[in-house]
Amino acid sequence: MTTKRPTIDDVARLSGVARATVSRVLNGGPNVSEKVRTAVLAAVKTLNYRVNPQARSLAGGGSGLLALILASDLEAEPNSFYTSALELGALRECLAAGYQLLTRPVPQQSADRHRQVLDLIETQRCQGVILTPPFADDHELIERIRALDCHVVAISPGPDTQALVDSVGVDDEAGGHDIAAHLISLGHRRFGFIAGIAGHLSAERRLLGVRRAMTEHDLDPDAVVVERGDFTFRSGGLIAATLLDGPLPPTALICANDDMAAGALSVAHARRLDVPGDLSITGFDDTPVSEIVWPPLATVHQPLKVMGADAVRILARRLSGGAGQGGDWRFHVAEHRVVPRASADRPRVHLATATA
Amino acid sequence: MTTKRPTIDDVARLSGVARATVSRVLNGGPNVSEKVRTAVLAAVKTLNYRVNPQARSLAGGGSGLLALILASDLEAEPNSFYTSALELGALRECLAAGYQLLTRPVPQQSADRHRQVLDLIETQRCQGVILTPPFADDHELIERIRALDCHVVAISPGPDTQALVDSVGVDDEAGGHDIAAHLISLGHRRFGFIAGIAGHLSAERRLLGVRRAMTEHDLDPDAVVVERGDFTFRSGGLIAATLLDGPLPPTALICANDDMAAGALSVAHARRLDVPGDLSITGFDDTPVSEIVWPPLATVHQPLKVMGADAVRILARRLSGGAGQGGDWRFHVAEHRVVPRASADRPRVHLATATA
DNA sequence: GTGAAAGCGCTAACAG
DNA sequence: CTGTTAGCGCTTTCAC
Repeated sequence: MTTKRPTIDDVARLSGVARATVSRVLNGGPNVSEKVRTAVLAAVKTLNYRVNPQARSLAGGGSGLLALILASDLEAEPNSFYTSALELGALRECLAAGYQLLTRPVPQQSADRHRQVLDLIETQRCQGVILTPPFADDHELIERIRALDCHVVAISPGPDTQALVDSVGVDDEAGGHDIAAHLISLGHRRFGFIAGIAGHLSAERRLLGVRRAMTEHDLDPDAVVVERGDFTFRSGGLIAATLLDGPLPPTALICANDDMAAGALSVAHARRLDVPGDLSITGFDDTPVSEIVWPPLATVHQPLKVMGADAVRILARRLSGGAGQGGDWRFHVAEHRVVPRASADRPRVHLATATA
Repeated sequence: MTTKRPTIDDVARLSGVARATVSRVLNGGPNVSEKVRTAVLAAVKTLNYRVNPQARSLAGGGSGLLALILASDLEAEPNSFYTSALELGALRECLAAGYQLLTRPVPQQSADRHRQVLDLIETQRCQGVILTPPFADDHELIERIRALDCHVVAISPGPDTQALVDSVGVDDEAGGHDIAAHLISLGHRRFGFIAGIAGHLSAERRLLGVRRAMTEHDLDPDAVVVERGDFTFRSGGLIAATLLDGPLPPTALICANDDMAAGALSVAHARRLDVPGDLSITGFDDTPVSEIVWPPLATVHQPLKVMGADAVRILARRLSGGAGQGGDWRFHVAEHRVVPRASADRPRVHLATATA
């Protein structure tokens, strides 16, 4: 049943036109009479013809390939829900838009990380790349990718990068603000903040939002103790332990992502603390992790699948729009929202110290 | 800097041989003198030449593309750790073996699921496909893929399929046996088993193993109450509630995967049961979920990343070995092992009923 | 508006 | 062992 697949010439023959005309119809080219167009389309249908992407690419029509670059580490492998959701969204949109996605985990701190990305793009002739944090903020990488005549879209880049490239993300500062405001409204006054790795600029902004919320509520901005983790479950637990052992421990732990919040939660359990009675804990992202743990995590929802799909959509528009390299980069804001769940509630023990 | 990339002709010119000879060197063909080989390789290096995969594919050299088919559902989306780990392993091995992986989520119960897979393979000219459950046991799909002259490897297929196609998986029956034996040794005598969806044959075998362990320990095989979930967190909770509400509730819940075990654990927490004191719970797979929840889940480790990598390795061997379609399919057994964690321990309340 | 012709970069016979 | 010659299926000038 390995019947030879029909080629563009078969379609041309059946519809009685030249090969070039079929090509025009297929690619929405100009100068095609409506009559011919329908005839060709009919032939395509009866033959069940589909273009050979390799041949098209060779002839100069573009490879139809997009790349998704994920930060991979020995410790924090890209098998997280965060990454998966982004990928799934991108995959679905690719299917709809007729592109293929090449997913590539790249060790975040390897010396040749740029080469790995550039090699993929060159060798496979990718037409667009989606950069996830922290690659999203690597300006040199972005420039080098562009030198390859390849479009770039960044997921959750920092403010500087937003002016440099198409990007998608939530308003992280607002997200941080909102979750902190939620905790403040519950009566919390002393906070611990578990930050992510330094290069992840958008996550850094979550802390700025937390501070703003505190200021707005006349709290001393120093009433939040900040320690840096690396986004992993393990680091969340480690940092939580440190913060809890400090003088005047916080009544609420705000974590820069769900995984670290889950780690903090485990430590709380190990210490037989009541969550949220003794300690409230919040995450960020609203990945399935936040529903799997007990009690479920209050967190900030980030529409990751939508963001992944948007990234592809942006790339597809650039590629068809013919707008080419021409500046005018936009930051596409995705909607975030606080998801209140049982891990955050009114502090029990320390109510007396509340200033409210 | 969009310098034209060097072609095979450039290499041929620089090394003073014919284009065909360069091709031979590049593809490890026979009949090449050592002298010429090194000369060509040198030219390749100085020119920083890399073959154009699209051109190679057009000319008949194979696309270098493999596909990974994942079951996607509205309820159970393929963003689980299970799927991610498999993909990550496959991705890494692809990088090493020089293949590209096309990941494709396919709605498991869509009417045209076969078409979706076959279309991808035909259109992209994939040379190999990795089928995950429940596609791994879809014999018709396997045959139709083969008709396209494409190799297949199944992840964790049932016994029948193992004779039909290359495959990778753990000994699920033994896994089920071992985790049950672990619980029995802890003193448990009454079990609940939360199974997965019916089509997932390899997961079904876990129950057979549980029954065997019970028989071996002179327990009535009916002392295990079985209910079917769908591998999701949510279903695990639902089924757990049902089992717990039955007459003579079990002291241990054996779940066919980690997600359902996490769901069961949440229900236990909601009911203020002490785990493992009042109820022991075990999972299967040893995904990160089992470490994220509290208490951590005792489970059966499955080396998913290794399995994903093995799948690619098998495909690569078939493709280079030239062995072609020629039968001789093998089931590659991956090592499983029981991972004892805090969610499973001696039953407290029901010790009196233990026969030990 | 449409057709004819010229490759894209590579592999695969087939000669030598 | 190595070179020559055909294409693979498509897009793209460039004529008409």
